[in-house]
Amino acid sequence: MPRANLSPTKILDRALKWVDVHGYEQLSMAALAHAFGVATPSLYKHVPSLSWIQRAVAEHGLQELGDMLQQAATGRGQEKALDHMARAYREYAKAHPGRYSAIQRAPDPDDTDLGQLSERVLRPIYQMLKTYGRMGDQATHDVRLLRAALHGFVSLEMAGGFGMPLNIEESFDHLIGVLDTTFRNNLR
Amino acid sequence: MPRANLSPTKILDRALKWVDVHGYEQLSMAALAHAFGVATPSLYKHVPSLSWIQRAVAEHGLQELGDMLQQAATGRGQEKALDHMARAYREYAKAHPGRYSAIQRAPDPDDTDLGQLSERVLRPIYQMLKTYGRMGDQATHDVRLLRAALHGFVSLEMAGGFGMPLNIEESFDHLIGVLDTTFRNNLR
DNA sequence: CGATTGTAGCTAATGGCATTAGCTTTGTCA
DNA sequence: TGACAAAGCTAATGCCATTAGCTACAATCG
Repeated sequence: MPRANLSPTKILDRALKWVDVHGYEQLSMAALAHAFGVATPSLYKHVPSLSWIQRAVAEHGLQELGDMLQQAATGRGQEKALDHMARAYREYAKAHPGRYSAIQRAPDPDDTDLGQLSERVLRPIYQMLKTYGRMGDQATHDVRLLRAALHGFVSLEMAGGFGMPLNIEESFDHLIGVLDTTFRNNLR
Repeated sequence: MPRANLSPTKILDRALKWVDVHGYEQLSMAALAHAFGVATPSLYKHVPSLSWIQRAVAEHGLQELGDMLQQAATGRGQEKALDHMARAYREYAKAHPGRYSAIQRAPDPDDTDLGQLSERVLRPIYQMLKTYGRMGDQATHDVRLLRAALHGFVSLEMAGGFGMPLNIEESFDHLIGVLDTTFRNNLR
């Protein structure tokens, strides 16, 4: 039979697509091997473990998300940066739900690489806040609020936690509006 | 050997304690059986499946969380209701991380019972918002913002997503302050 | 008080998963 | 063409959930 010609890259690529289609929790060595038409243990010739793949998916997702936010922050004029970044964040989670889920499961405190990638996600947010004149400790609290609001919204939405999908767009506009008003008028 | 005298209630109680100590993802029939000093299949004489236990844990958690919020909303004067509710929410998640995690995994749209329990969590929030004079569609958007911010904050905090734990209390105060200011001054 | 019977808990078995060991085949390069 | 490394395979281990079927205890009834 012909060889599958696997490689770490091909396996990761397939895993990235898989999680977005079938869900992060459905990712398994067995499922991936089946997708390649290959026996499960064959994957171990290219990749050390399932958790390695999971971490790689998380790393890739973090990288992509950071790039999206960076782009959204720099592209156009600063006045709409918050709006753009918030929407980019939500768009990414909707377009890549599996990768987004993967990001949420890797709180290994020893893993400094992932920590540094998280920094890359934070940097554009700090940049954006500076255009509102928010910096220092206040900016740190702002970043945490922003991350909490965005992550919470997206994760509740993905879990169907809002009940009927009615007006979810408006609710997100409202979220952005509240934060923008707060920052713009320098409240709190 | 003496009988363990199991029952659905005892199993659920043990599961509730277990998830808060060892983490929700560590919950398994094997672990529970071992905790009772009993063979794994014995549990099936009292309980139909692991997923039944997981759902029961989620239901219990939802009930408790709803009660906490209701209490926080009604107890004292209304002016501090948001503050009390937000802190009660976070306290619950910190005191019962396993139960809180369980709540986040049950997006079975067919499960109307859990949906109704979610309503019980929402009701005190709507009540509280009414004291700010926020109602109708705006209140719905507010509730979603509030849930997103609280859930996001708590879940990032639990995952260690904020990096150093420094000033997390202040950040939470900031979150509450921003929302309170927005509602109080009827911004947006 | 002893026989009956339901049931709690047991062991054995099945099937799915990740992972390891060790064999076989294939592609490449001298 | 022959040797060798890498790719893929099968077999095996050990974990899990779940099912089937056996055994022994405990409460009830004659």
